[in-house]
Amino acid sequence: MTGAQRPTLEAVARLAGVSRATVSRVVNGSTTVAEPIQEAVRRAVAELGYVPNLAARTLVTQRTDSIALVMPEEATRVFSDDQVFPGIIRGAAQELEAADKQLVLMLAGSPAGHERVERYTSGRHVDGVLFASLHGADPLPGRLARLGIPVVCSGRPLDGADVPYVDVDHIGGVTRAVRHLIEQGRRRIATIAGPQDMVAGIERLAGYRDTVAAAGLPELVVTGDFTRESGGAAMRRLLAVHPDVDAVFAASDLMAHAALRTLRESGRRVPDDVAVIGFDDIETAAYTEPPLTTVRQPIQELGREMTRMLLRMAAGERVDPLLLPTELIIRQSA
Amino acid sequence: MTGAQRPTLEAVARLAGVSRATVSRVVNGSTTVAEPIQEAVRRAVAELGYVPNLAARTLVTQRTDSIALVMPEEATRVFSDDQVFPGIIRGAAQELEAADKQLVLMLAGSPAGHERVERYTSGRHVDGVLFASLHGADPLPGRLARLGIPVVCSGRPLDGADVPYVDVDHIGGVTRAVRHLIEQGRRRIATIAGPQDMVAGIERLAGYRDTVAAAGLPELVVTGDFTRESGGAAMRRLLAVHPDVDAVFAASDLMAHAALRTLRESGRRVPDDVAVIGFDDIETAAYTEPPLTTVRQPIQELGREMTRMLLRMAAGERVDPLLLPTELIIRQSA
DNA sequence: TTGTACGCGTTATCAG
DNA sequence: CTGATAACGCGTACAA
Repeated sequence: MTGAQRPTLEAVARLAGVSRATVSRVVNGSTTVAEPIQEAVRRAVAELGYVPNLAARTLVTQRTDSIALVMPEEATRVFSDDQVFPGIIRGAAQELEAADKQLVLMLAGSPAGHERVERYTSGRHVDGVLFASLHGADPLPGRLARLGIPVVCSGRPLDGADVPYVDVDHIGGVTRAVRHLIEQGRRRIATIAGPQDMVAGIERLAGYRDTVAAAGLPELVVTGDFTRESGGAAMRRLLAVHPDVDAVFAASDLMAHAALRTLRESGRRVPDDVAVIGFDDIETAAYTEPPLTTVRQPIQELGREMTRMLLRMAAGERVDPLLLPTELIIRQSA
Repeated sequence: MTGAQRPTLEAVARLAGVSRATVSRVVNGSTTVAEPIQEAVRRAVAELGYVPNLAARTLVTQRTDSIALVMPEEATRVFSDDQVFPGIIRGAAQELEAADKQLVLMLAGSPAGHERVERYTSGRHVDGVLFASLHGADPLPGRLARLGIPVVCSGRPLDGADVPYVDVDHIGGVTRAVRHLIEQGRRRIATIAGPQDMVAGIERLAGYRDTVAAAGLPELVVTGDFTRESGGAAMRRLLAVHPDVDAVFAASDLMAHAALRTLRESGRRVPDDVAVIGFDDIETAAYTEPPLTTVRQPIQELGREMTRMLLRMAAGERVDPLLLPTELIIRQSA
């Protein structure tokens, strides 16, 4: 059973005693076909088990009715428990559901994978491409855009390509967070920064720097990569160098979570001795010990807005970058 | 800039002063083209920014060089922290990497999504389809198989369709787990079963039933859906009805984890008062309090084997269902 | 080694 | 309202 020669439009037409064109019309729901003929065609379709060949259709319509969401990450990182990717995916899925388009997810963690994704998307296998979380100056979004393929990134592309993007207001969120610490009288405010090859990491650090500098406070910076492990290690380094720190802004909740634990292990009380603020507002933030004060970013909304932007582009509209608001959620850690 | 008329093989041929056929040969790496001509063609390709149209290529080659991994779940569940889906994805990705094929992930949580996935896959948009975690008697795998599309499921399809599958040895694993409990002298052995619309749920319960029955022990069954929340609730119901339970086999580590917590809250010591065994061996199983004894399933291996099986099918080979071994990992909870 | 010509399965245009 | 017929962009026998 190697495929049993799939039935084509031609076969259906013969069986129904009509032309290919008519079958095509029925299949695509045109109303200009006489009822009895529609009926005959439908029977033939059912009897033969006809299914339209998408490649052939795409070739003439120039559409695939599917869009790609590319995650330039390894599977393990995509599926970590910060729910950032899942949030974007859900947002995109919702919006595409309404547009009746298929979402195809692609991982591009390895160099080979990255290259394969490029072939796939630039070969017009999808009507548009969404990029979640770019690393470094990835040239792919820019290249696809130059090919005339609609592209939207989450966050401003670091290679300076003129590609539309949606992002959350990192700077605004961090600024509010650090000010909150300052208003509490904290004076030795450190940050556990995120990876500096990602916009989110860069901007959150910039927001911290500007705000402490404006207040005439010193910069205390250690760096992690958004994961729990890196957060714990960073916090230990911080304590070793600056044992007198009285507040920490961590660029992700995962890192903040680890920091909480490290601080406790070092005998410090949160928030009494050291205040901690995270970023993301992941689900577990409300259940940490103590509950985590954090900057909430509307991650699902991000996925939805990226998708809407992409659909508008695919429809030929011009679009502008969009910044989504963030919000300081005050719990007990600061 | 609405697409700027993408260059075709024809355009490249004109610019290079050769025929379309020759360009096609160069693009596809045929060695039978004179070096200087290859060079000229390559220059023309670069200058025009030519990228092959995949739809056209597919139409003639009847291949897409991509395969789908369908997850009939909502995004939230796929991205939960049991790492089952990520494991399958990683396994599949590894194996496809070697075959230089593109992996496309599709979620089919909603009915509409399910239908869209059907259109997409049955329209020959991919060379084959992998199904992870089927619910109930999903007819899709069987239908695709009947269309001659290579399909592999994780776990025997519940609708009885004759579709090749790979699964782990649930029964063997559970049997060893329950026997381990019996050998410790446990006599009131309960189970927190998984959802009964999934093979994994069904078989793990069957394994429990057979083993306790063979030992002449009573069946104590409560049911969850593999999630932590459901596990905690199930454990509470269990304690209410059978306060004298002295061992629990939970059909997932997530549920076992919640059971551990619930037992502690009820004042019972694990394993002294109640022994607990889980299933999966997720990463956190080693870090629970106390560390969780559990049945390890080679989940990444599952993804790899499914993929290898699919590739063999696509190559025209016949394949047989495959069962991967499970292993009892003894830690401290039992 | 290179070119010619046909076909892959659809949709769209245009007569009728 | 229906049916020819021409694209769509590419790979590949076959011929030269």
